[in-house]
Amino acid sequence: MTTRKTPNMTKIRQATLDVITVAGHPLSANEVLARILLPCNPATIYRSLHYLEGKGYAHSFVLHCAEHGTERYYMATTPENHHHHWFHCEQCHRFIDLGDCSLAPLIQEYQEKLGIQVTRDTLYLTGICATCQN
Amino acid sequence: MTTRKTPNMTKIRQATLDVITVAGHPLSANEVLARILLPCNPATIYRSLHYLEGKGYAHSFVLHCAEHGTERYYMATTPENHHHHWFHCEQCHRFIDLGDCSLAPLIQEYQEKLGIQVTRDTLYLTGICATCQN
DNA sequence: CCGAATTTGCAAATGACTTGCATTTAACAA
DNA sequence: TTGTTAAATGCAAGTCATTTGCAAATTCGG
Ligand SMILES: [Mn+2]
Ligand SMILES: [Mn+2]
Ligand SMILES: [Zn+2]
Ligand SMILES: [Zn+2]
Repeated sequence: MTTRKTPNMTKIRQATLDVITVAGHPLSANEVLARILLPCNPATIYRSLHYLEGKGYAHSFVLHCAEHGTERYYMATTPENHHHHWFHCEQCHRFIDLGDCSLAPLIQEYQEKLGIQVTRDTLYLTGICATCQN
Repeated sequence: MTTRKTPNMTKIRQATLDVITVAGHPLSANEVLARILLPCNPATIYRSLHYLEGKGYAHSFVLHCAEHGTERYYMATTPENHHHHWFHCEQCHRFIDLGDCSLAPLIQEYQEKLGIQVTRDTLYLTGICATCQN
């Protein structure tokens, strides 16, 4: 058997994590690329985000917005590891934090009633934010 | 001014609607293409699904599944026009109907608290269905 | 510093979906 | 029924987020 080296938190990976942590809301790969300080290839950003998600430092969901199309958005995992849901404004494209996921009881109910094992829930709302309504 | 003709429910559009109606659960464009009886070009299926959604005969959501990737899934609008949410099994890729959307109170709460206008909610669960758990 | 394993850059590939354009179909007035 | 014309479709090329193959660069352990 070969000794396997521990994958490293490289500069780029750390910088990627810093970007999504500082942002405080979901960012697409392109947005991370635009904000990262180190010179970096797009492919590396994707790989970096995969790495972070695999390690549990980040999580993501796929959101579709008419103007930006379908993209995966990443956010840093919170210390408590609670997952949040988000509202996305179709006008200014800002995200608003809807707070901790409150679907646990609902999911539990579905699991019991249908015998399913829920691994993941995806919920997001879209519409117009307060500011954009004038 | 020119007189505009009413867009038509063509054979292909009707056949597309039939396919998603009979299925009773969300189908991707490719699945529709595989099930439609008429000879038909993929691009026409996409256009057809857009048409149906625009007319309110169908609605859709974007779902990501590790194996099938990110795709838009369409279902026929129910007579009552209630929208349902779905569970998708990551193993057998079947959908299980979770019933009418029960997020209205939650959404109402968010709208009032945050001043947002929610246009659309996307919620789906993924995991392993009862059958696939053995 | 050395050699092996991991990362990264770069370019090409992928896959869902869209679009331009020529052709076919269908609405409808004559 | 028929001619005129808008709308629908087929086909091929384009778009765009994301992935992947491979060679060069970096890093870890000794
Ligand atoms: Mn957006
Ligand atoms: Mn699937
Ligand atoms: Zn806004
Ligand atoms: Zn299953």
